[in-house]
Amino acid sequence: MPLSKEHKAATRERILSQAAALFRRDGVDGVSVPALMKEAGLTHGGFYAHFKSKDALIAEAVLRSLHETADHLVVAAERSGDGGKDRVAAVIDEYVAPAHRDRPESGCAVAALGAETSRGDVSVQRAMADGARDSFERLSKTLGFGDTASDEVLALYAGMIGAIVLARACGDDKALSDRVLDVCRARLKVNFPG
Amino acid sequence: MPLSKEHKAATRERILSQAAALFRRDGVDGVSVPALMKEAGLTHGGFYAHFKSKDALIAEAVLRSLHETADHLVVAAERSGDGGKDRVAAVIDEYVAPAHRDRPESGCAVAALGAETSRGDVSVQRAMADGARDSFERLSKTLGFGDTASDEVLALYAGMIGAIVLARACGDDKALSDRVLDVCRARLKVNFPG
DNA sequence: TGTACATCAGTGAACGCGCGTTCACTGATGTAC
DNA sequence: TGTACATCAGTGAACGCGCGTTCACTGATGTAC
Repeated sequence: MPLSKEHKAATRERILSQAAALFRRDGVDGVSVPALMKEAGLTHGGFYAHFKSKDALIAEAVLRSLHETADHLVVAAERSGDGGKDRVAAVIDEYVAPAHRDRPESGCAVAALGAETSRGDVSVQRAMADGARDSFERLSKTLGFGDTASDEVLALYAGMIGAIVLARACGDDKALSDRVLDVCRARLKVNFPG
Repeated sequence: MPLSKEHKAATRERILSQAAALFRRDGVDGVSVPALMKEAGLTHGGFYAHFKSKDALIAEAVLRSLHETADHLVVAAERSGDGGKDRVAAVIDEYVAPAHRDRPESGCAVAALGAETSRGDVSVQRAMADGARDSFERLSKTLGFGDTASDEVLALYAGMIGAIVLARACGDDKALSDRVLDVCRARLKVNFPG
């Protein structure tokens, strides 16, 4: 008999969680299968015992990343109290933050990879759309905007994404980048009182 | 004597404008120097008579793209009349549009390449920051928010970028993608009355 | 005006390199007897 | 309990390929005489 199922699952999990972080940090084209496997403590050939292709891994990693970000935002919201107003502000503070801008590896996959993946394999595009839809629904519930993806959350999420993408794009001008985050954070709170 | 200066400048211009479009459409890693030169009707070796490196071309192409987008937005604003209110709405309608989402090759470089270039060469990051700063100033003037980059324009630009990035990321779900644009367009007009 | 010449934009073979993927293999493992 | 065996996760050499860049060259051009 082969090694235990638990062992294989643990290895697969190690590859997947490394991928979710590295893709967001270095881009999908910036992380090779050999580099990724090395980071997971393995050699490249073993990759295909766990994933059908690099694209299949990207799709899974994108879904996982989006779920994790939704988790973080929901936790931040719930920690802030029961009121929709405080919760929206808490989500904005969590997302539109220098810490998020500076650590894409643990941040939102739409902001980090949305442009790239929209040019990529259709399976990856589907993962991105599915993950986004799920995030919208969870946030709508948590923020008191109803049980389905609300207009409020769509607009709020887009606004937050834009703040991070623009702040990263302006990264060479630190003062401007910080200002973008400050201004957007304040404006979003005014525009989305909850 | 060699060919005329005009001839060389025209060739360089051809490469640069092709690059500005192709990079936005296919990503910086999605366009090779050979493919680009072929598109410009040349062979790859001649590239280095015009640009020091691919990164140098990317930096120039990003700057040019940002300038062009600012031009389009300023023109759309001015066409709409003299009032700040109408002008802001015109810019929002021009940017947050299916036509923009579906034609990245002639659209905003921040939305198309902002995430990628923030991981790229420092010269490219500088071009992105410089181009963005310049766009903010021009838009602030055009929209009546003063002679320097205004908080209003920073927040507005971020909001518009987020709408396009999210709509493209959700592209696999056409209905959701369209809805993102519609909702964001409407919300931005309410939040930025001009 | 006609010819010899110097220039250099553009050519295309070649460089070293890393990519995603395949494949014959190895060796640690759990099971069967 | 001890041994023989089947499994398959993981190895690492190899595949064809395209990348960014270099370089010796060619041939159309404008100038000099």
